Order: sequence, then structure tokens, then C-alpha cells
Amino acid sequence: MTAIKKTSTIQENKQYALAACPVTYVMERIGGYWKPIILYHLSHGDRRYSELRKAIPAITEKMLIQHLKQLETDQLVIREARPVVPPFVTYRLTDAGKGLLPVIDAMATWAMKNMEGAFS
Amino acid sequence: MTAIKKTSTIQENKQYALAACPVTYVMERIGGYWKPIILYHLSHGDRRYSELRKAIPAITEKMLIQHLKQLETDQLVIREARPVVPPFVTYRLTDAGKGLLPVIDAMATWAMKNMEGAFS
DNA sequence: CATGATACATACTTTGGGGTAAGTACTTGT
DNA sequence: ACAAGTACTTACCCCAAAGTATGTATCATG
Repeated sequence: MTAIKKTSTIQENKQYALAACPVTYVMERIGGYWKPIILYHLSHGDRRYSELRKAIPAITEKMLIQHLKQLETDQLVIREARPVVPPFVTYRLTDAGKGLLPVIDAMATWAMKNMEGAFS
Repeated sequence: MTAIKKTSTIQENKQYALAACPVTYVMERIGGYWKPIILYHLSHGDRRYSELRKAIPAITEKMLIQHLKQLETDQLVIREARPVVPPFVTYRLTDAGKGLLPVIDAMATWAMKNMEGAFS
């Protein structure tokens, strides 16, 4: 069959989408199953790691930290660790993170309307 | 420790997220790399299949139809096929589909601000 | 001295979304 | 007769995201 692939189209597409589409830009940051949920829980104020775990029982610890780290490097949350004996770490939204809440609200509003059949 | 797994956590999580989180509900419909882009192109009016293909050169035909079909079954677009000799098929947004445009706008607005460093 | 709590880390496996490549049906143009 | 255009369909493959399971450091408490 002799492969003809020149370069990775996947990466090309990613670049294309990122450059051309702000929606993709947002998706890259809050896409995935857990990020919006985490953001939602942080919207009410700062939370400890263990509080988040209890608030979102279905998430695994690996996913929780992984996403928290990504949100941190994306400048959407701030991690604050106090150097105490049993670790005490809190997470809270940055201004950019808070700026996403209207987006989430808009989505929630549409979802409610749609689920109620407002459009059908 | 003797495993404790009861049933497929993946499906449970999906159910949990869908029930508890309207954002996930939205993501299920407009998530993925291409759906928002397709929606964007349809926001300006109805488009033929081949017009969409030309407007989004990076997408493959398989992805384009696959997503169009999904959008159709999700009641976000309407497919109209005229029974003519060279096929003539147009797609356009439903009211629910149009209802998503504010969401996309909110995302775009945030993305612009964030990319310009308005939050840093 | 071993258990529990806290906040992680990490090796391994699975799954499904997305990509590649090729084929179909029907008709017009040359 | 055969290529070209339209709107798909299908078989196959790959990789990254998500999940499973287990380990780590520190100290308090029974």
C-alpha cells in the first residue's frame, strides 16, 4: 500500500483549528468531561483538594490533579499550598477563570432550554 | 486490597456528568474539533455539502458527514435533499442550532480577550 | 506499630474520536 | 467509453485521553 502520508495531518489540523477558531481555543482549556465541573465548583469560592474530591465523587484522583495542573498552567486557577504538617492546598479561580463563568452560564442556559424542549 | 470495582465506571461517569452538568450536555453536542466550525459556517445561512467542504478544506469527507449526521439527529441542523440528478443537498440551522450561537459568541469573546492577555 | 488522613505520582491498559484510503450510484460533457 | 462532479459509505488504523491500580511522604492518634 505504500504509505503516502507527508506529515502528521492531525497536528496540522490542530494548528488550523487553533488559529482559525476561538471556540477550539476555549475547548482546549475547558473541554473534557471534568474541567467545567471543577470550574463550577470553584466558582463558589476557593476549595481544598479534598473538598473537590468529595464534591465530585465520580472523578478519580488522577484525573482531578491532572486537570487541576492543566488549569493551573493555563492560568485559570491558582494553587496555594500551606507548608503545614498534613498538607493544606487550596485552589481558586484567576480573573481569566472567572471570565469563563459567563460562558458556562450561557451553555447551561441553552442546555436547560433544550432539555425542556423549548426548541422542539 | 482486592479490587472493589462494581460495574463500568466509564458509563456511570457519563451518566453522572450528563445528569448533573448541563455543560457536558452542550459538549456532547458541540464538542469535538469540527462541530463548532460547521455551526459557524452555517450561521451565515444555508449551505450545500460541497460548499461546506470548500469552506473547511482541512476536514475530511468522512468527518464532515459524520458530524452533519450527528448534528441532524441532535436537531441542530436540517438536511434538505432535492431529488435532482446531480444531488443537491443543503444544510441549515434549526432554532435550537441558532440558540447555540450566543454560546459560541461568548466563547469567542473570552478567547479573544484571553489571547490578547487581557487577564494577565 | 500500624492505621488513617492529606496531596499527590506513576506505570499500565483500554477506548473511542479522528484520520486514511478506497468504493458507490447516477448523470452530463467530450 | 470514460472522466468528472455530487453526496455519500465503509473498512481499517492510530493515538491521546481517560481509567485502573498502586505507591509515596509526613505526622497524629490509638
